[in-house]
Parts: sequence; C-alpha cells; structure tokens
Amino acid sequence: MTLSTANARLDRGFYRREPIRVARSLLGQRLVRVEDGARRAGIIVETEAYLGIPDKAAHTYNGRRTDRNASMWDDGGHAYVYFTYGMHYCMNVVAGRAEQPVAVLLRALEPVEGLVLMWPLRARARVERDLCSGPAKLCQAFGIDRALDGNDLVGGDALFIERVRSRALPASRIVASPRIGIGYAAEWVDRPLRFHIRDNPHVSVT
DNA sequence: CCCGTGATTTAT
DNA sequence: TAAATCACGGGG
Repeated sequence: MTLSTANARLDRGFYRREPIRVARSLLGQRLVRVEDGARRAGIIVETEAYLGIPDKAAHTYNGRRTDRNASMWDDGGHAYVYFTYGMHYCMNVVAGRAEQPVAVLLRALEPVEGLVLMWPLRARARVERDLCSGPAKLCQAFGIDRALDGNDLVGGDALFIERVRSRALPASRIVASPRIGIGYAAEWVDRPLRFHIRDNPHVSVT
C-alpha cells in the first residue's frame, strides 16, 4: 500500500529555483538527519537567501571559489556546510543550478523528532527553544559538520528535507527582514533576505 | 558588553 | 609570512 506523498522528499526541481523562492518555500518543511538508523527532525522556521556573485554577503561574492565553498557551486539540492569562528558549523541548502553559486542558510528549526538525541549535544540548552534556534545550534543538535558538506539532499540517506506542504506559506505568515551578522556587506546590509514564520518561538532573534 | 577558537582571506 | 576577519554562541 502506498501512503501517497506523506514522507516524500523535496525533489531536484524544488531546489533549482531562485534562492529567494527557495528560502521562502523551505519555511514549514522538515529537515531530517538519519544517523545509526535513528531520525532527528525539525520544521524549518527561519532562512536567509544568499544571492551569489553580486551579493557582498555571500561566500561566493565576486566569483570566489575555494575548497571551502566549492559545494555552493554544485547543482541545487546539495548541502553547503562551512566552519567558522573556530568552533561553529552552519548549513546551507544550495539553490539554483550547477555553476550558479546561490544558497539558503538554515537559521532555525522547531525540533519535532529525536529530541532525546539533541539534548546531550546542546549542553547549555534548558528548554526546547534552546535546541535549534540559531544556525550553529541546529548543526550541533543534528550532528551536522564538514563530513556532510556536499551531501545530496535529494538522493542521500543521511540528510534530506521532507515535503510537509506543497505550496509556500501565505505571505501573511512570513516575515522578511535584513540578514543577521553581515554588517560588512555595504549596500546589501538592509536587503530583506531573511525570512521567518511569524510568531514562531523557535526563531533565532526577533 | 566581551571572549573563545582556528580556518580562511587579505594585506604587506 | 603576518594580520585581520568571521552568515556564532555563551556568559556577565
């Protein structure tokens, strides 16, 4: 028997679009990590779009291409995981097509499965809200590091995104605002490229 | 407010 | 080769 599309993953076509559309459409979908046969999952509640070569806040600004950001040049639907501040990982979903280095940073999740596996990885967390309310927090909680950089979210088994809703949330439920932590990006600082679900308590900053 | 921490990037 | 930077988190 077929349970229709209940646990269907987002397909390649979902990711091969403009990063702003991908960023908005990811809100409400479910990020899943499978490790040793166990699932951890969270609903995506906050994202940021990075527009690539012209975007002064993007790691690929001006066509920069290095070992670190190589996966951002991959086809849509891959993971770009980078290391920063000497201790933190952050995860992006690559958008667009190969050689088009645009991506969406996952900034916050509402954890919904496998929380028992997250608590020990988030030693300072006291309430559920502390588990995944930031880009490096969610990587800690989900055990995401450079080993998952370049992972194919469409065909891979360790990290992928399940379709919860077939349409993007209505605009009235999405708040757009400037991106966080990119004060160096000149005229790009104020562009409203951060998106979050209105009134969701798991968002990183309000 | 400040700091940890180290890879990456930029300046000399 | 050296210095500055950093899509952050935690503590005061």
